[in-house]
Amino acid sequence: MVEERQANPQPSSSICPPDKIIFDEERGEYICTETGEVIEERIIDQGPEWRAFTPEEKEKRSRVGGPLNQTIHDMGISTVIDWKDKDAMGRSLDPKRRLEVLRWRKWQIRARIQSSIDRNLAQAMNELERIGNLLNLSKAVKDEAALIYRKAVEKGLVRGRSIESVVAASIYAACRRMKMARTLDEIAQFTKANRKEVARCYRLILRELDIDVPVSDPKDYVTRIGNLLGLSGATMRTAADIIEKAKNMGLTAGKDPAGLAAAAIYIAALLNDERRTQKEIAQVAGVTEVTVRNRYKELTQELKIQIPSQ
DNA sequence: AAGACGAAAGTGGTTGA
DNA sequence: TCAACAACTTTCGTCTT
Repeated sequence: MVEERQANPQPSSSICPPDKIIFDEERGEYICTETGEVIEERIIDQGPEWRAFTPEEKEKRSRVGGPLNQTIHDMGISTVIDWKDKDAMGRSLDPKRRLEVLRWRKWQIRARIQSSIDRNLAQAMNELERIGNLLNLSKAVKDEAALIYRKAVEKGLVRGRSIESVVAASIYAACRRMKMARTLDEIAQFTKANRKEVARCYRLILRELDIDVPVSDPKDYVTRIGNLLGLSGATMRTAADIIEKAKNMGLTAGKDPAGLAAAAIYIAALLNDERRTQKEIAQVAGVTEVTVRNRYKELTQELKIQIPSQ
């Protein structure tokens, strides 16, 4: 949970001790766990309010010069070094001079490739920041996603795919690696690309970059769902226990982790007298009531959990 | 009236020929 | 590439609180 609270540097409060301040990621507020005081609300997304999908569009919408392009020495209007080994007067170059020209050419080509990668990255980072903020992701996750994306660009995986979908896939991979439970749907929701495309990119990234991703664990969803429903730590622990037991009995294979977590939460909430409706839980877990019910039935049956009747 | 339950039909993704 | 398949969703009727 700690990493979820690092989205922004913590503001200070005259009343609350710093260690009691937590970031409520759903509301975008800092709140004090002692007094309930809202310390800072409406955390501002500092990205541009416009979106650009192509370099041309970006050029048009941007109201200031691109900061990144300024750093490229020639600003895109570079001298082209001819391939001929002649000087301006048409004389052949002496061997020493030829080597020098050769070296220039090499650097020029490198610089060109470099700048195209940079342009791509600049745009991608824009997207990443936007989607990351919409998903309330912490800086650590966004950084991880950026790293993955950069590798993908360097491997040429973005060619022929939309930057957006590769960014989305990178974010998903980063979330999985950092154990931040986010479904593919949640991420794809904020992109023009559909879920299928993002999934394809994701698989490609995993394969090409050999990133190892731990199998997604229902327990990761427990904390998230629990927080969204405002459940106590004890309840979440109970839910985690239930999932642990279920895993040992082999009940979790092939099941949607979100659904499993939802059912575990439902049971745990009942056991700990913090009853939530199936509907509520299903909603925040991103599954249907029916799935919650099915998992619920399986779990209570197989684990022989007695639900105290009201 | 709202929530829980379950049956039946439909959907999208995976797997194996 | 196609069909079979398992998991999940949608929909809807019934029962319970």
